[in-house]
Amino acid sequence: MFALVDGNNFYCSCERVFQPYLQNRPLIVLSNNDGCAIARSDEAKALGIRMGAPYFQIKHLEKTANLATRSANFTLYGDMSNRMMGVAAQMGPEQEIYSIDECFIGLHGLPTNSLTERAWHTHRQIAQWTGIPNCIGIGPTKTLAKLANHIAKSADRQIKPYPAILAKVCNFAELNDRQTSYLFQKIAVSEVWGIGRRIARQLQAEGILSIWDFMQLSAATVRQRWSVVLESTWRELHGTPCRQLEANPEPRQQIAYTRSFGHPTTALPDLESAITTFATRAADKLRKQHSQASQVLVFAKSSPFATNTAPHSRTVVQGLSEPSNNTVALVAAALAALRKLYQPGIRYSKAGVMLLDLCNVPPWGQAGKSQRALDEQAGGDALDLGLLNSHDAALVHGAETEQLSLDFSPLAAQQAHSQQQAKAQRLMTALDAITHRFGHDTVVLASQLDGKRGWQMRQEQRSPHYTTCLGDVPVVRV
DNA sequence: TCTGGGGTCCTAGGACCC
DNA sequence: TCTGGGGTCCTAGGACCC
Repeated sequence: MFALVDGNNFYCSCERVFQPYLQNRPLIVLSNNDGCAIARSDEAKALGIRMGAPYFQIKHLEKTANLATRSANFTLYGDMSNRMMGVAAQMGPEQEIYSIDECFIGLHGLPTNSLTERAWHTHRQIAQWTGIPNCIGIGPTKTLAKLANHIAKSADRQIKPYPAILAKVCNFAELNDRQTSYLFQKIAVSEVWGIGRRIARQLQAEGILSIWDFMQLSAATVRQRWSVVLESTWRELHGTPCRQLEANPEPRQQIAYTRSFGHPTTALPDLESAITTFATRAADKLRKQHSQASQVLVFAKSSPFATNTAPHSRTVVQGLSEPSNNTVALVAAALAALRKLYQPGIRYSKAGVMLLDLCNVPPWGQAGKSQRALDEQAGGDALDLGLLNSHDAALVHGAETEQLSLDFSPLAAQQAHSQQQAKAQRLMTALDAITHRFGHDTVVLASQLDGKRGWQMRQEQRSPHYTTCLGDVPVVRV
């Protein structure tokens, strides 16, 4: 059995914890750059504000409908998320943090008849200890737990066919056949986790509208007409677990940092500043998961919404001579890529850095995982045997050393190289310590200061960092 | 004027190999 | 005359999630 714990309208709820006057009032949280609505309170949903609605199209509601608006404050949301996840973790033996506002809990080993009560306890404790309203769904598969959560949330909002009794906590396993078939027939297939807009539209075209309709298909049909992915969704709806709990997620396979600019720019120094910032942040994420990258991808593009010019976008992938997680090396590669793709006269409105081809560094910090490093190590052993040049080394290693002989460097150069690496490692350790203590951009590479800062994002209505910055901690007057 | 950001997985097709 | 069969790796594109 699985539970899905989900914070309601999470970003809005985080804002309301510290600004209670925002309760019972339409509230939206905007994306980076104050571009569009990425979270909506129930009242804002009732006003018809869509997910992703551009801010400039709904701004008038601030005057006509008492709409409150906040810029995204991800520092606050991340910290509130940690607190909520900490409480939710106590519900069962295993937890998978699925996104900033929801987690799966593995419930195996717990008495089945205790699960609903555990859920209610967790639900109340999250509300009391963090102030975040939340709903919990329980089911025999992750897909059914998600569906149960959807039912709990919809019932909580008093949406039509959902029985009020299932509000806040819904345990699918406690429903009888009549109840489940009623719900399957009433709920649109598009509400199922894993069925997005495209597939929903294709199903609709076949007259498959409800979950019930979808479940009447055969597994073979689903696989044949759609995919193995959709087939496992179908099986999960029928109660067969296909998706495991992933309590210890693998390190990411790619790391991205991309941003739209506050104002478009045509100047290379502005872009250099932005790309330096983005690569610095990406390198930071990379070291946090103890990985190294072998390739750096940089893109820059004009606005896709400009009406008078054709959209422009270019991408360049820059390889590194060896895998690295060193900010200086990654920024250098990113800037080299930027200079390759830059064209004067383009009004750039968005750019990004992605780190690709990642490999893990052993936790003890030896940068010795790459094949090249291993080769060099082998070369070092050869040197110890008294072989003094690359020709001799090639003889020892045979046919496989064609490349090695090109790269091979004498012992002194190798030592210099590893000394340099150790130095760079210490520099990064110091940089990370400073960032951890004083925040991003305390120490930066000089190229980050190039140009004007017009690319920096707009955040005009950001709330304070209530929980992570001493100066922003709320003051209570008695 | 003004439209987010960061991921994953699967599949098809081409290159290449034996 | 005739044009196998099986495998890997890589990439681009499409779908999904929050």
